[in-house]
Amino acid sequence: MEKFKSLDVLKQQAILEAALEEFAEYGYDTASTNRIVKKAGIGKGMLFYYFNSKKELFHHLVSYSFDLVVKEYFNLVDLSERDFIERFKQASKVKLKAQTENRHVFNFIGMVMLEKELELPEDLQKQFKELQRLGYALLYEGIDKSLFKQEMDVEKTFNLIRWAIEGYQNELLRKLEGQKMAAIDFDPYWQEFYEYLDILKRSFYK
Amino acid sequence: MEKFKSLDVLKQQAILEAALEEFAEYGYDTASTNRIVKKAGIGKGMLFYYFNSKKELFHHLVSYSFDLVVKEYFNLVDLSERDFIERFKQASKVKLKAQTENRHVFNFIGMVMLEKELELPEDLQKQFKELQRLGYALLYEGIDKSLFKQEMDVEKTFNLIRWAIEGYQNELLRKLEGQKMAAIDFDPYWQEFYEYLDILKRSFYK
Amino acid sequence: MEKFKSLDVLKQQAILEAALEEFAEYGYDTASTNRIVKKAGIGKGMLFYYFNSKKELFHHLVSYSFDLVVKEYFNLVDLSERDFIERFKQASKVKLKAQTENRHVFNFIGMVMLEKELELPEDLQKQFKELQRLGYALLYEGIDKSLFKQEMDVEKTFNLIRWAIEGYQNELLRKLEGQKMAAIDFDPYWQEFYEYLDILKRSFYK
Amino acid sequence: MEKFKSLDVLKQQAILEAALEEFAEYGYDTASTNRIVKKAGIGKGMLFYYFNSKKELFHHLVSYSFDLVVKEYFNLVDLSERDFIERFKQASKVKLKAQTENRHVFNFIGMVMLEKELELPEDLQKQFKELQRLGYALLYEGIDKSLFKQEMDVEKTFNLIRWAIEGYQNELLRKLEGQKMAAIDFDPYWQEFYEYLDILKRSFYK
DNA sequence: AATGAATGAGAGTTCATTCAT
DNA sequence: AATGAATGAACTCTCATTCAT
Repeated sequence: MEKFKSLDVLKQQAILEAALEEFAEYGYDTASTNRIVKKAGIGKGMLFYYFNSKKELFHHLVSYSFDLVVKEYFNLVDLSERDFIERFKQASKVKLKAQTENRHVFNFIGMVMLEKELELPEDLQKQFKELQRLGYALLYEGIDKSLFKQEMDVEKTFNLIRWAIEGYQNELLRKLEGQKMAAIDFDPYWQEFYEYLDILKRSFYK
Repeated sequence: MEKFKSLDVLKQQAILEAALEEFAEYGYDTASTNRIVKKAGIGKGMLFYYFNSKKELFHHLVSYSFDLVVKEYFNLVDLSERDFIERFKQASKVKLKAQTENRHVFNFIGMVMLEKELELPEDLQKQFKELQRLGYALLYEGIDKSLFKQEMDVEKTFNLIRWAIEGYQNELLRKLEGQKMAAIDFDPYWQEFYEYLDILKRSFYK
Repeated sequence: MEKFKSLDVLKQQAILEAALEEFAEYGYDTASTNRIVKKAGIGKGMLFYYFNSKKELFHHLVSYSFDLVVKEYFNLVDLSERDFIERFKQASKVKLKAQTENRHVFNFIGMVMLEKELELPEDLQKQFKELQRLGYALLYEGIDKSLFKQEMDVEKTFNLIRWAIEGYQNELLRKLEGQKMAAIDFDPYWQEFYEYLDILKRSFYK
Repeated sequence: MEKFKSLDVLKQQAILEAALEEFAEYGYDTASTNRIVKKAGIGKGMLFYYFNSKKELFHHLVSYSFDLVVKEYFNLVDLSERDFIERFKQASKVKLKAQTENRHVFNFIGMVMLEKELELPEDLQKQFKELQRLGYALLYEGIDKSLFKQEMDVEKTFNLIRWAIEGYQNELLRKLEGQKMAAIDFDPYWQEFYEYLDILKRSFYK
């Protein structure tokens, strides 16, 4: 791995991008190291010189992606915002930006979440738990519960709002799939998003 | 395909089950026709005699599964119920029953929805659109919109409720993953589900 | 393995010969399944269809060779001959015939004996022990010890005679290496061999 | 090669030892130049700078080992001893000492003798013939033939004795395989060896 | 109508050797 | 004089598909 890390950064990027894309598209088993080296423009042997095995390469990508999500997404969300829905709105903006700039990474993580037989090594399990913890904190830490209608179960309400918003985002992603992120005019979608948030506020808040 | 359909029905079933299970477990690429014929108890050549190729077999399974979902799920939902959330509650029960009785089919469809590179042929695309249309009707046709708070955009509200409920169901599925469906006591989950529905009603209805 | 055994016998032979030769020549690790299928004139996949893995193929060859040695060599030695050296003389004739007719098998066994890291499975270990036992019986069972000079340690004498004879045979083999067994006129060698045996008799017998 | 020879002697030694060990353990084909450079603590390129190819390195090792055998073994045997068996006894002691002090070299030579496809270049073939000649001289030169029983073919008798003794030594080596040479108490084996020699003397001498 | 033996492309991985630095 | 990154052929093994029987 140190061999890989002492490479020219641009070449590192090329390899990571190629591998992330391949794994995201095909899943672990069906991903082909042959296609990866071709996409990355390196010789067949080098991938194994850098990473020893397909599995190690994959694990490196997982770790790299988790780190990136924390740095480019989680850490940029302002936790001083105490309104749940406003927090979500803000997080969504940050997430979209990160996702646009790191499409392969986010696709890759999506694949990782869906694969069933993954069996990550312990250190990655730990890193994953930490990611989950941070994601939870991102949404729920320091939220002002007094904004919600008195009589409701706050945790359940949180969940419903979260599921509703995530549902919107997933449906949007599915609709936009295939289009170049960069070419999309997001303004109308933000508009629509805010309308949804407005309904949620008027329904769940006092 | 007519060759397949003129088979003994039990043998057809055996082959379909074996193939559905294999594809659901491994995804399209990684699924092995070798394992399918072994599970189905037929000779290697017959699979290709019936279906010509792995791809055609897969397409037949898609079509078969879509049909089954309509017959065993969509058609059993009572469309005379005009309360959106009650309709959803009822549909959820029907769906769970269908899912329990046709585990491989529903797993298979879940896999189909997630695979990215599928490129279904036109007739299946059409069948899929029809499935979506029916699913939409199932949820929205004949709903009494007057139950919702006057001032809200009803369609958006529908969506939010749908996403929230689907979010709950997905999270539950993920939690129960790996357990034998038959062995699960669903009562507490129904209880919890009703509580969520209750919050939704109190938030979105007049 | 049943797949292999239900093959046309000539094809079986071709595959066995090719594999025995390859392993004998290169040893386990360096032997190439690619070369084997080419020599045997079968398609790349078939070897693995028959034997599943290089290792299983190798184990089958070991078992096959051990069996053959017993049938074509050990079982043909007349154990009623009680004179040690005469027994050895007779065994040598049988062995040479077997060796000439099964060159690859004997070369293969020679390789097996020399490889260090083999780790045979238990059933083959057992078969090997049995082979050793039979080989020992072949030489020593029912031998008339009274032929030897009174004062000598009979077991040690046995060993010395055995080593001397084996030494002669090995040196002869090395000398004849590369020549077609079938084309060699063995008579002068038998003549020479008898002279050696004569010296041994006159030295060790009363 | 001159490049190699102008190296620091200690570094030369390190490389030779590493390479001898690797070839002795794995044989020519399976030996890995990667492992050799790692063991020797040099960069990958240097091995090929010094020796051009794996084959040339191997040939150098052969030549080096043959030389060492002559210097550390053959030259130390006292040729004034005219009793064949006593000469052998003495040579065995010298050999054991040389073997203990140059384990890798002797293991390497053992491997070389067993490999079938070696095809040494002409100069090494010549060196090998010379080695054989010296080995022969070591055993037979200046031997007092009058010690043997009159009527026997002396050369054949020599051979028989040599094979018998070598047979003993090989069997002993096989038995001791895997044990650390340094940790073995050789006294009982020398005792046993002398007993064998005693039988030989009483059988073949007047 | 049915079998499973046969094929060869492609999978992940290792290797001796070269060459820019 | 010295490094180790880079290459691509060859390795064992799996696969969908074909075809003689």
